[in-house]
Amino acid sequence: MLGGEGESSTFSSTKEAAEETRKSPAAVDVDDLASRSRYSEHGLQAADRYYIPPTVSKQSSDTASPCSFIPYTSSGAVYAPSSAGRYPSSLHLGSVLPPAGFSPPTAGRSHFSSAYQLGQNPGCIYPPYTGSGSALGNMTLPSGGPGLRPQVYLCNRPLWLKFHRHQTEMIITKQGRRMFPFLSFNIAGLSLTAHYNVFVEVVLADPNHWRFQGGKWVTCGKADNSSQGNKVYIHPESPNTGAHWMRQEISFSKLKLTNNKGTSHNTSQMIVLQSLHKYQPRLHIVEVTEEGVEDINSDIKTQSFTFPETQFIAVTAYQNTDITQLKIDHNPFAKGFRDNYDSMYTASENDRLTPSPTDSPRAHQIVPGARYTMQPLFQEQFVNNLPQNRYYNSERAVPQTNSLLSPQSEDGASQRWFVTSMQQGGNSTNTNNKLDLTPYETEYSSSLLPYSIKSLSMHTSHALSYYPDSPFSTMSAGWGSRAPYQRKVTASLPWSPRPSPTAGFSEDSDKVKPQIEEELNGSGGLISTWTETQSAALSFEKADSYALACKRRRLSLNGSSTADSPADIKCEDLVSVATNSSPYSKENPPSKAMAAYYSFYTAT
DNA sequence: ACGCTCGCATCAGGTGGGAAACGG
DNA sequence: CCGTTTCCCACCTGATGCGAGCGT
Repeated sequence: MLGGEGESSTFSSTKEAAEETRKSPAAVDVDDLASRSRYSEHGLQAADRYYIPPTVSKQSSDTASPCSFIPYTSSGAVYAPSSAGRYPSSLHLGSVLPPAGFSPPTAGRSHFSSAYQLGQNPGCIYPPYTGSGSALGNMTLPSGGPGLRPQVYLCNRPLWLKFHRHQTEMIITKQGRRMFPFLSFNIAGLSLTAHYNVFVEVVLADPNHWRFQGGKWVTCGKADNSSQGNKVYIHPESPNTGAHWMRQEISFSKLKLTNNKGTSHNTSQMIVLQSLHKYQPRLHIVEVTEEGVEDINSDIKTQSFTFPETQFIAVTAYQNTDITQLKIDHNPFAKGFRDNYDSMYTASENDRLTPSPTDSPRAHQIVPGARYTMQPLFQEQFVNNLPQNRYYNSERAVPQTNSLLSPQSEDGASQRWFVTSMQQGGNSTNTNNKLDLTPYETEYSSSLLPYSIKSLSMHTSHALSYYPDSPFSTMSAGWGSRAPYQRKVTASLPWSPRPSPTAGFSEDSDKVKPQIEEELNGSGGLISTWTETQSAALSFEKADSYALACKRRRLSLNGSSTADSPADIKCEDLVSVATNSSPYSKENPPSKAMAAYYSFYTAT
């Protein structure tokens, strides 16, 4: 269900292909139904956490299903043909058309249209939870190259989930305000030598105007669909090679949100939104020529990815105090607003889910010398358990009054989140699916093992120091000097070709490929380990009481909220565990681990 | 002499809070 | 009147520049 345009927004490679793959909205593939039934109970959950091979996961874009936002690459193209006819169409709008009366905003693409003629892209993806599934097309491989299927990982998904549970809010100001959490992705499956432009588009997530009333977000009339202004933020390093994009985390931390439609400066860094409207960011990867222009001669080449947990409501002032507290506690720039900061963090800052930038070095310290010793699985636990133990100990005891979503343990879902593109027919369903955490989390344990699908987390070397738990860091580490790479880019010329700083990268990458293949059938160990750790993680009754703790801090400044943490797990202990069980030992280099990572998905 | 690393200081810019201003 | 937006504030981060120290 994705609504609109393309939610799935992906350009079909060819008209023929588009036609072949396009399906009537109502035409739900039988297989889709079958797959749906398969995951009917846990599917979402599963989807929430795992990558399901497209070939296996043909699903309807049923919005109700959490799986919907999984990257099924449907055959249908997602972007409707532009007026210019650049993208052959296949926007299967049929299944995703916006509700009557609401026409998606089209403004804001001007600066961008020259390069990407999104054409009819409505710029919105609602209706989100219609559940009527837009038909998913048959799954097809992306055109990234023979056998290449781009996959995108939302690096800081656990954090996004925390916010999402309370309905994320993003401040918009005239001068522009950065997003927090910000979008950060890792991409895999691109052609190493091909050039791509990577950009984020923010589209309306639903046709409603929202208001915070009675401690909840409620709809309040129709959205103003006449919004104008830029809706796209092109990554400043675009265009660049696939090797470059896959080498490091792709951070959109500089992306700013504004409500100033008339802003003329920094338009390339600002996305214009309207207050009290719900938006859904989408990641687009477009193959281009070295000059940064779309390669018309090449096959398809646009991949779009949507992560429902990144939906947010634009506001000019925070409405939900839970969100405010989450921002304060996780955004290093807001440290000054933290109550009891000393007592909270001096003892074990490492416990934080989202370390401050300055914490990064320490993160390395706690894992002495071993850049790869913090195995993914360990990290998973580290991330999932410590914070809860320390801060989320009593949420269940106190009812929340102003959260849209009931407090739940999203941490269980914090595993690496991979999404394949919706290209080629992607179903656009994923865009609007709201993350239904409830089923997922309540059935987490049951859904976990039955499918045996593991999400592997990988320790990151912190391209983004805020989020040290990025999975790809190890991979990149294996590929070379990823962390140190800090090429300065001039944001003024987003389309100018930029040399890839990854000299020698291709070599390494090429080495990785064989390894990946090699590991396809040998990830048993990892899987096994994963299962064990997950089970352990499940044993924690750590429903996220974060909000509660925050509230308590706000109500009582005596710091009591930080004193009731149950048995704190010492970092040293965890390190020890990690060291002993980490698959990322020197004998088992990151690249290999990454290979296993991929192999896992492939094999299953 | 040269290059590199490290620590310190500076400053631009990001943060939410709160009050004032604005607008329906 | 009330909800929303704007502005200013204090606090903090992070990039940058500079100089000292060290090794070659």
